[in-house]
Amino acid sequence: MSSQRAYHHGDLRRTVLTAALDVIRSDGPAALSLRDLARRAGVSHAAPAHHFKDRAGLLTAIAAEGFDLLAATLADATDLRDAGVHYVRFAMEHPAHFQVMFQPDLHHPEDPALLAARTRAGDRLREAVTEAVDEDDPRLAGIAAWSLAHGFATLLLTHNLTAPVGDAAPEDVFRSLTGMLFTARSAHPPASR
Amino acid sequence: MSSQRAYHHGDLRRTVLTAALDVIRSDGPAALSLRDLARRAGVSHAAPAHHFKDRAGLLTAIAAEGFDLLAATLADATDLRDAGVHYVRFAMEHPAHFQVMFQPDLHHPEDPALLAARTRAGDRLREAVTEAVDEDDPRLAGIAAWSLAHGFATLLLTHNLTAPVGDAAPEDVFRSLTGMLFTARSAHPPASR
DNA sequence: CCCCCCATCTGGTCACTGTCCGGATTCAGC
DNA sequence: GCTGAATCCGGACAGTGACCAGATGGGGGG
Repeated sequence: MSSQRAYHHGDLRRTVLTAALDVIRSDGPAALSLRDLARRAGVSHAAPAHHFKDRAGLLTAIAAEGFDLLAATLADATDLRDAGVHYVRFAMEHPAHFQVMFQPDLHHPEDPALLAARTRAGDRLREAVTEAVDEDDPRLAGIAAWSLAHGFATLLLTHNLTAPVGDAAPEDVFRSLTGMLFTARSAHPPASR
Repeated sequence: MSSQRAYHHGDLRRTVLTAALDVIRSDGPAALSLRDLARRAGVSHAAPAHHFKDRAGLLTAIAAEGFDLLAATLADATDLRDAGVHYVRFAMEHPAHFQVMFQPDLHHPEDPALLAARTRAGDRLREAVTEAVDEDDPRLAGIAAWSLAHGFATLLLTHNLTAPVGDAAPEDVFRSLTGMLFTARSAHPPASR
């Protein structure tokens, strides 16, 4: 009963997706192989292609799912700073999604599901920014907030901040980061002394 | 006389490197093929392997070269803000290097040349930070500056800022970004009402 | 209740890739 | 001018993505 679930697998699409996320999390997107995923799921080597068409199709589906998860997370944020914390936490909890989301050369760039999901996430981000900033042109503030959160998350995932961050919780580090930037010393450095 | 340069190519290593950078710039690291590079250089399909050992070895060499270029660029910066501008400009002028540098799953992680180059670049960054910041613990400021520049550069290269930035020069946008963050208005409750 | 349609999955094939190997060629130092 | 070593060639093998015709079986229309 266990090994082969008869002819129809039942939920092959999700099985392949989660297996792919496992591989990406541990070895990166380059190590992903459709045939290997098929082997893990116990199906024929061509079965996954029926659900995702391509290797790029699979990665596109992962990216779209990632943008939807991100949109949901950002919707829960109370504050712009909180949105940033949610952004960083999302990257830590879904590193595979995050990696794939921001490597466009792995996607089908015109995929409508991906475009829609990306737009949804972008809208949540813009909402958080316009709520917090009272300027006429919130675009710069949005770019700044997004860049800070995205850069921190990316450097974290690529193991470029292990030394400076140490064993502190990255979310707390990021919180103090926004603290020192946004509410930073008023006009000019008060200097230490 | 032109097509085959006799038996020895002369400078196959650099030829393969620049060809690889071309491919990565236009189609991403995933589209890179050692055999294709050999074809472009007009040599046997196994010739590149003699210089780089692996596919990962080629990408490791690119990453190391990138970190050295980055270190040289940062050394020319006068200011912390200027260092950030140099960082963003580097990403724009060497997108292939930049992409590969921050995808560790493509490298030989223990390669000494890569580790040394990365350390050199990190040192230049730390220098710029300690010069500009007079706090006891410049680590947070360094993380903040690096995150902002890196996030902006990454989002730029992944075409996530084309709409908001428009046709303005990205370096100028980034400059005003740092301006609005570091010298930002004093302590200010983000609450909207 | 039965039958047919169609989504799903199978098994095979082809071109391509990375990697390894032995051997050929040529450069550099003595 | 000779020899050792760096460089390059050509072949081989396993693994991969993509495509195809056909087998299977579940579910909706008759």
